[in-house]
Amino acid sequence: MSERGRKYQSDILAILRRGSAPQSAYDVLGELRQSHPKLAPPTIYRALASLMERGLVHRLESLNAFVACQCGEHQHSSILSICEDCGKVEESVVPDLLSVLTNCVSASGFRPRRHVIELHGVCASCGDVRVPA
Amino acid sequence: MSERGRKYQSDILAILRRGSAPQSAYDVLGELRQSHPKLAPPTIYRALASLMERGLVHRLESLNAFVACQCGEHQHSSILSICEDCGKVEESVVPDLLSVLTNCVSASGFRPRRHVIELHGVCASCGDVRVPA
DNA sequence: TGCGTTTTGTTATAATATAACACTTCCAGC
DNA sequence: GCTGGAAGTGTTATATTATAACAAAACGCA
Repeated sequence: MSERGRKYQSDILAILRRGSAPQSAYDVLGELRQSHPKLAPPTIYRALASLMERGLVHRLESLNAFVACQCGEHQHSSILSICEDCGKVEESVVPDLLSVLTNCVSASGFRPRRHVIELHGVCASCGDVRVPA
Repeated sequence: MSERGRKYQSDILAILRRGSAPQSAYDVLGELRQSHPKLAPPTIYRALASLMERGLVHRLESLNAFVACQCGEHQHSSILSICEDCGKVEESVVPDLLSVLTNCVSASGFRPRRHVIELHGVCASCGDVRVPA
């Protein structure tokens, strides 16, 4: 595993942890530029790539955004649930999830190596305050 | 459901069906420009949005690309399996998948409305020709 | 026909991501 | 200490993906 981007990894992780909702690479860049005005996009993307390799950050493919991993254990199978109201993301660890999905597609002989599972919906606190239909 | 973009929907669907791998909106635009040189991006995105609403096209969030739906039945729960070798996408329909995932996250009270499930791996035909590790 | 609504066309630009290469840093081996 | 290669960083430029904004045309219907 390479170590590219390590210089700003802790700063970026702190920024992602501070925000309750996912942030885009350019959101992070904007924040970091307050202290390091000359930072350019590749620096951010390199650091995010390393953080993702290490399992400390997840990329939300359906939002083009990033969140800090919320569990102590990294390198796990997880579901990312995105609230369409408040934007917050919850991470659910499901140890055998990948094997369940593998079974679903095993008929075709496909062998998964990485998975993307993102749910869009309404989180508990936003659902509570909603007027019933 | 709006009807925006209907003018080019059948052409776009034909282009997506012709290609075995997912195509970006700009790939589609490039092909359509051969016959309609003045087409602009919003036209493509409008048509793709309508096709997706109708379940005829799926968006691959992790590739920023689009494929034609491969099943007769639309508006279903499916898994999109993307081969990292040949680029082809297989669609697996799993009727109760959404309820399984809902159970996985139900502890938190999250209520899903839409899901994104994409597997990256190696398809059967590419796996066959691989040298074992 | 005239009017509102919807769709389409067009221009411009926003937002996301990476290629390419110069420069620096680090460290192993001499 | 020097030196040379590998790894990391900085910088510029540009590629790729997507949408805002508004003008023009088509459509439906009183």
